[in-house]
Amino acid sequence: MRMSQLAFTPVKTTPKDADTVSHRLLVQGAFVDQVMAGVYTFLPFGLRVLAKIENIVREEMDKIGNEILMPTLEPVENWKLTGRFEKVDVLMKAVPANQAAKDKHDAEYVIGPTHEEIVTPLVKKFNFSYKNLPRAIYQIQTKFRNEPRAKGGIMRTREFRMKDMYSFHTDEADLKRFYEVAKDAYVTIYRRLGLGSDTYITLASGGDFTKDYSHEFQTKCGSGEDTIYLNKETGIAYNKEVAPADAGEKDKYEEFKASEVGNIFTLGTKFADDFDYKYTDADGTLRPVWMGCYGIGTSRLLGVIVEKFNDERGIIWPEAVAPFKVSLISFETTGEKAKDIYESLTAAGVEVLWDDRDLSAGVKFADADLIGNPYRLIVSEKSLSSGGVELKRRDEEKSEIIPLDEIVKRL
RNA sequence: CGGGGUGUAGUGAAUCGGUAUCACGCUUCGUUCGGGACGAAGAGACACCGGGUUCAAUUCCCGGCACCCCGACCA
Repeated sequence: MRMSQLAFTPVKTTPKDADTVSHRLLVQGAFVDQVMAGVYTFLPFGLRVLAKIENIVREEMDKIGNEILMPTLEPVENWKLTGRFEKVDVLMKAVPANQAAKDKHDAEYVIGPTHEEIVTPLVKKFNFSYKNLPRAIYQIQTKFRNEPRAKGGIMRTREFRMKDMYSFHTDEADLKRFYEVAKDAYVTIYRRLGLGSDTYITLASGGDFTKDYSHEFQTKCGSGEDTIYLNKETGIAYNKEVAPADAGEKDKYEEFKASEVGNIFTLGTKFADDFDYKYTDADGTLRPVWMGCYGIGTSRLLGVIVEKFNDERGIIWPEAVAPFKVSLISFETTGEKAKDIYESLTAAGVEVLWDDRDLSAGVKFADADLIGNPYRLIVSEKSLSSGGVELKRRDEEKSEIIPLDEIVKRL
């Protein structure tokens, strides 16, 4: 991609209201734009990163389930059936202008915050027997929850991207088995995103559907909303909401702030019961299906990754999710040479952001650092007279000159 | 939803009872060209909305709305 052709490029001024590093860098770097409290537009750079995050999630989920896409608009009746229409206070309810609501609490649609109310009737319609079970279904989609207080830039929003998977099982034992499979898949995802060493599987409240704990994936992060207690002896992490209150034991725990990047629950037979969804067992009897659900906030992950990987000059993207692999910088006299490099790298499948703008070197360096692609390639009179192009990693200070014919090989 | 704060050009700020200043950004011309270059000339603001006080309100007062922060909340 050529920067001279881009609609959105980094800005120099820092946003007034950015209190987290990720918010500031994502706005300055032209990754996102705030529309209103808790609602953002993803600009080209941000969209590329989001797509990469979601593709990693997708690749791992495809190993254990099937991707579908459910609607954003959900029927009110289903939510009334599960009792969540009145109960979930962050629910967004849509009242079309051409269909006046009967009273102010009524609505024509629920704007989906989660999809048990869709996926359960879906699976019931396909009438799985014990032979079809277990099954897992997931989607990656925009979700809506009217958080009373959006904050932290992209970290807590009212409209956000999320992967939600739902699993269906013949009995509790099989649900527990699959739950561990999903947990392993999550571990792989966070490792691939570069968050592996700082992400903890954390015991948390199971919510309304189970007495069991749920498991959160919490990434250690100073601007995180959750407080985690890590038992230094057992290695087990607890969310503050379920943490042992024993003050005498306090020195056994390391306390830190973290941001929730995933949450997996067992749902029991709650939704199967509500929708009267039973499968036929081998002996012909009808039994309720056991369900689990598994969420990952993909847009929040974008913010968490920036919180973790940055320096005073900008973002340092892990290569797996960087908007581009290489920032290519050229100057007035080296444009033609850079064009050749850009084309050969692109032909070799390397993603290149070529800064071919008519701007001073300082601006280009600053923008490249801010955007945070893993490699920076400079083509200048100086580099050419030294024998080639200057290659530098974003996370290292030293650079090296490499010959033109080695560029593709090195990247 | 409680408490607090802030609304002035695209962005960030200054001003102040007499219709608004600066920086960045943007446009044009020229000079520059390896760490946010320089000169010159321009364009761009109903001072969030509504009401009140006043000869006069961007400024003071009241109400609303929006955004931000602290707390509560987070299936």
